Amino acid sequence: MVSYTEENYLKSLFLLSQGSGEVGVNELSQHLGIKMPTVNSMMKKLREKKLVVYEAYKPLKLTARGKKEAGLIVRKHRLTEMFLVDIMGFTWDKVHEIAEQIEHIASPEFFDRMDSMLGHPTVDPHGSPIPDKNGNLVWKQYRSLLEVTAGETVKLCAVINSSDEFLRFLNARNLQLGTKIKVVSVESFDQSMRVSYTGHSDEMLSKIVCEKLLVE
Amino acid sequence: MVSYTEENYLKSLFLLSQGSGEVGVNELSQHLGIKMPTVNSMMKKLREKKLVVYEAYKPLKLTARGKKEAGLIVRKHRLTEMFLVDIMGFTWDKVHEIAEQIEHIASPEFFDRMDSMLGHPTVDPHGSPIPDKNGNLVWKQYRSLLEVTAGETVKLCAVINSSDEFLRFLNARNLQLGTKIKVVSVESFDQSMRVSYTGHSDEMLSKIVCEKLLVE
DNA sequence: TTTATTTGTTAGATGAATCTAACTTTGTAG
DNA sequence: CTACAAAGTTAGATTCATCTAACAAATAAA
Ligand SMILES: [Mn+2]
Ligand SMILES: [Mn+2]
Ligand SMILES: [Mn+2]
Ligand SMILES: [Mn+2]
Repeated sequence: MVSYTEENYLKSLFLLSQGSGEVGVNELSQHLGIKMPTVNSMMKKLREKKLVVYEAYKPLKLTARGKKEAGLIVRKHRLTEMFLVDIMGFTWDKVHEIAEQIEHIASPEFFDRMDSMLGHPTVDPHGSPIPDKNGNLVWKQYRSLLEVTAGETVKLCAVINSSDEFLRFLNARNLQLGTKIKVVSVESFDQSMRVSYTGHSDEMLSKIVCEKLLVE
Repeated sequence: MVSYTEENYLKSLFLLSQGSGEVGVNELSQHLGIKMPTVNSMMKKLREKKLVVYEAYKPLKLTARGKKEAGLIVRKHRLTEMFLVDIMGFTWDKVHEIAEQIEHIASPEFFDRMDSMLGHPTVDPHGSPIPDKNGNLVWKQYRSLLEVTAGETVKLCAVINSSDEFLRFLNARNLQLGTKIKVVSVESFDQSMRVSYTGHSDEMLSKIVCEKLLVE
């Protein structure tokens, strides 16, 4: 059995492992908002449970079992977010906190039902992929908007940061998944971009913003 | 703040208080499947939090605040059950366990949404009333089927016991909420009843079963 | 009205998840 | 190649929720 708490550790480790290869105790500690010694003990416990490969001073790694468990939690999280938006009418900036709790519900049927009501979605409301029923996850290789050159038109497919603040920033500018964005010009000085898209007047987007927008 | 665990104690106390007036530590302990000394300490803690009135050897009572908290948890439980059946297509014998977990989700909007999607229902899939937004609950005064005399026709409005077993017993006989039941005859020896209703051949129902069926 | 049974309480232990303080290892900047 | 900073570990304490064993009070039976 994996406890509620352990599930959160596994999930964080899983998500941190996606991006930057190596994950350390400190990084995990920051991400969870839990002090390092606590994380340390938990890693020992998860090692006993054969969910994590842990050796003192070495980077942390999930075992195959750990990866599957974690992937399935992420699956529940993202299915939930999709359900909250598509079925229950929430906006994409209000779903994360609720999903953070519902991802721990023990009931395969519950999530299977969500999955089929949603027509087996492959991405969540922020464009992040939903792991399959074995917990496997694959990111499509999107480009960051930063890499797009002036004159190109691309489609917004995902956002990297799903904080309420960032999502509300996008809401305010009527930028949503699927929006076709034309890069009008790029300011070489600070890499900010002037973009145009239907349903809104032209916008200036800072580098910080652009690098968080994934497009194709 | 009321913890997950505390919520379950409050809810049990609330539900036990509905029926038989007096609730003791032993009864609560049985209902929760938790040993008496543990319940004892918890009562002391809930007393400190002003949710329970507790004096050694005296019966347990919720304070007004405790009653409201508990009522709101029951509300979340029953709204969830209704949501699972009406929106997600579960059958009434599969929803309790899931609701037992979801009732602890902290998100008023989540349950408000359920409530409005369901059109502000007043009863759950087992016919139990859903407390209002202040946690107030009122049972309609139904009769038990046991009190119905031969010849009368009544409508099944609620079931007292919502165990999977009992619900599957009713499923097997095609008995559901709303079914119009005609009492054909009553066996005075053991108070079993012969009943008839559309969609099924006549059935013999034991006293044990009849007393759990609420009708009007 | 004694005695036995049920109910309730106290005391003390355990395991999970957390923390702070102190120490150690690793890696980097002079 | 030291020395300092960052990252990681150990030790020990705390809080919550649980248990068992032993004792006490209230109730029901004899
Ligand atoms: Mn999320
Ligand atoms: Mn979570
Ligand atoms: Mn229920
Ligand atoms: Mn519960």
